[in-house]
Amino acid sequence: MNLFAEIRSLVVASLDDMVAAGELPAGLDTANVAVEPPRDAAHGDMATNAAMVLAKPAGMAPRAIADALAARLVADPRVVTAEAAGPGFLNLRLAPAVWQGVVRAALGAGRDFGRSTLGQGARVNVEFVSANPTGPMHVGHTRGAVFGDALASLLDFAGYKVTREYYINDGGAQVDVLARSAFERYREANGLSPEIAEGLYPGDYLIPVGEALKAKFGTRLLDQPESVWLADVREFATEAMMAMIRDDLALLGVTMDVYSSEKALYGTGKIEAAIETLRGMDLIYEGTLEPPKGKLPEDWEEREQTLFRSTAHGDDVDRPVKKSDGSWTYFAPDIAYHYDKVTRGFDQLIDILGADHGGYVKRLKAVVSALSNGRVPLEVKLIQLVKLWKNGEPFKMSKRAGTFVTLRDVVEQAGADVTRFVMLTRKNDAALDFDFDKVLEQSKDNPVFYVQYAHARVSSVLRKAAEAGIATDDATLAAADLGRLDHEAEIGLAKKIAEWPRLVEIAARGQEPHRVAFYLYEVASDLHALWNRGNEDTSLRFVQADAATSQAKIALARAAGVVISAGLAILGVTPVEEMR
RNA sequence: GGCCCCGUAGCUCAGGGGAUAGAGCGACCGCCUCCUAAGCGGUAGGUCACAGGUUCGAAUCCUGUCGGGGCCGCCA
Repeated sequence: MNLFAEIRSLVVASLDDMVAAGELPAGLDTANVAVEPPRDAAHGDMATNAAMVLAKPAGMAPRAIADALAARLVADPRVVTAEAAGPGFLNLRLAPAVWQGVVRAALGAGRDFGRSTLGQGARVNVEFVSANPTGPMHVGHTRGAVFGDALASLLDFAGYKVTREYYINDGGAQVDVLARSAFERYREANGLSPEIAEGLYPGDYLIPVGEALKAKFGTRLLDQPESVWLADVREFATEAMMAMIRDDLALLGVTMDVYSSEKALYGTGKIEAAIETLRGMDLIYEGTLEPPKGKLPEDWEEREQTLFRSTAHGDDVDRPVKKSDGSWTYFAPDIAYHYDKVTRGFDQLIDILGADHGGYVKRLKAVVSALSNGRVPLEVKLIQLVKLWKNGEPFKMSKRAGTFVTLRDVVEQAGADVTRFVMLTRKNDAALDFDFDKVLEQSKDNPVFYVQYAHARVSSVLRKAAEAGIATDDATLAAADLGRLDHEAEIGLAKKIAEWPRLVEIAARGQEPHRVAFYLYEVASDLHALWNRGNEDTSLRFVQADAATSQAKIALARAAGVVISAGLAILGVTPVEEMR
C-alpha cells in the first residue's frame, strides 16, 4: 500500500477525465507527473507537479490546468482540499481517515508493511565481500559485508529475487603464499622454528592451521619439497580460511547463498570458453598497449599481449587477459566468472567492491555488456574507507604494528547490531567514521540507541497496556476506533509511517540502504516527540483510562514499531524490547 | 597525464530537476515539586567550492576551473 502511488493514480485518472471532457488535449505524456510529500508540511500532505509538467505540451497556463485538476480531485473522498500554489504546484490535503487507514494497514501487514513489487521478481545477483581466503576479515570487509547484505535484503523487500554470492579468490598466487605460510606453522607445530620470510603471512591465525596440518599429515611433509605438499596444503589452508571467514560473517549475521570458486574455473575450460566467446565477437586480439601517460613505470616495456577490446564497451583502454608468459592475468578468471553469472540467467548483476578497485569498474562493465549482448546491467557499488576512532583519536591500523582491526574485534566490542547500523548511516561512496566511544553511548546523540529506544518504548507501551488489562494484539488494535487519532501530532506520526512504502522503493531504485537508516531515525524522532508531549498533555499518552481510546493510540504506536522493525530487518539489526 | 568519488550551517552529514535548502551536534535563551526527563521547548547560523550552459525552474543535469581523496603499471 503505497499511498503516494495511489494518489498519483488518482491524479493521472483525473487527467484522463479532463482529456475526455475536452479540458486537455489528448496524447499528453504523464510519465513525469509526480506526487510527493511537499518540502514544507505547511503546504499540505502531498503535492503534484502535474500542471507544471503539462503546461507546455498542452499549451496552457499551469494555473488553469491546476484549477481544473483540483476541481476533479476534491470529488474523491480521500482528498479534502486541493489548492494551486507557487509556480503551479497543486497541494493536496487528505482526510484523517486516510492516515488512520495507514495505521490499520501497517498493523495488518506487520513486518511485511511496505513490501513492494517494484522488482517484479527480477533475478539479481549481489556479489559482495569476496575477501581473499588468506586471513581474517578486517574492518574494510566488514562495511562491504554489511552494505551488501542490507542491499540484498532491501532488494528482496522491494520484490527482487536476490542471490547473495561470495567469489572466492582461491586461484591466484596469494593462496600459494598462504600455503607456504601455513607450512611454516606446520613445521612450528612439529617443534621446528618457523621461518616467516618477507612476503609470507605472519598472522597468529595460521598457528591452529599448522596444528591441524600436523594432526592430518604428522611429520610426513616435513622433509618434502614444495612441489610435493603445495597443492594439499593450499587446499587445506584455503578451506580453513574460508571456514574462518564464514564464522566471521555469521558473527555479523551475514549468510551467503552461493560461494563461487575462482580455482574451480581453471582446468574446466570455462576461462577459455569465455575468452573464445569474446574472440568470436572480435573483442580479443594480439596487440600492444600504449604506455601509461604521465610518469612512466621504470620497467615499462612495450610487449605484445592478448588483449580484450574493452574500449568497444566503454572502457578507456583495452585490457590484457594474458601475461607475456602465456598464463592468464587475474582479469581472465573474472571474465569467466561474470560470464558464468550471466549464463546462470540473472537479470541484473551487482558487484560490491572496495573503493580501491574503482579503476576496475569499466572493464567489468565492458565484460558483462559484451557477454550478455547488453542484456544484463552490471552495477558496481564502491565501498569507501572506514576510519576508526578511539578515545577521541584516529585509530591507525597497521598489520606490522599489530593494530590490525578485524571484523571480530569490531563485533566483539561494539556488537553486531551497532556495527551494522552505524555502517549503514552513510552512503556507500562516502568515507565513514566509526568511533568506538560514540557508537556505544547510551544517549539520544547515538542514532542506533535512538532508534532502538523508540522501538523499546513501543514494547513498553504494550507491556503497560497488558498490565492494565487492555487487549493489544494486532487484530484488536486494527479493529480499534482509529477515528480517535485526531491530534495533529498523532496524525503527523501516521503520515511519517505512510512514507515507508514509498521510501522502500526510492531506496531500492537507488540501491541505497542508508536511506532506510535515515528514515528510521525520523520515525523514531516523531515517536519520541509524541511521547514527550505526553509529559505536558496527558491526553497524548498512549495508555489511557478507557480501553477504546488506549487501543486507538496504542495502534499508532504499534504501527510505528512495525515500521521500525521492518526497517531494522532490512538493515539486519535486531529490534530490542527494552533498553538495558 | 588519464579515470572515479567528494566539496551543502562552526562540526558531522541528509537532500540528487520544483516552492522560503534540512537534521544532529556545538552556540545562545528558557524549562525538571508530578503523573513518560538515560531530558524538553525555542533562537541564531548557509554566495549549496567557483564560472559558464541547458531548463518555465538548478544545490540537483552538462562543460570547465579550483580544492580534497582514491586508482593506474602481465599484483589479485
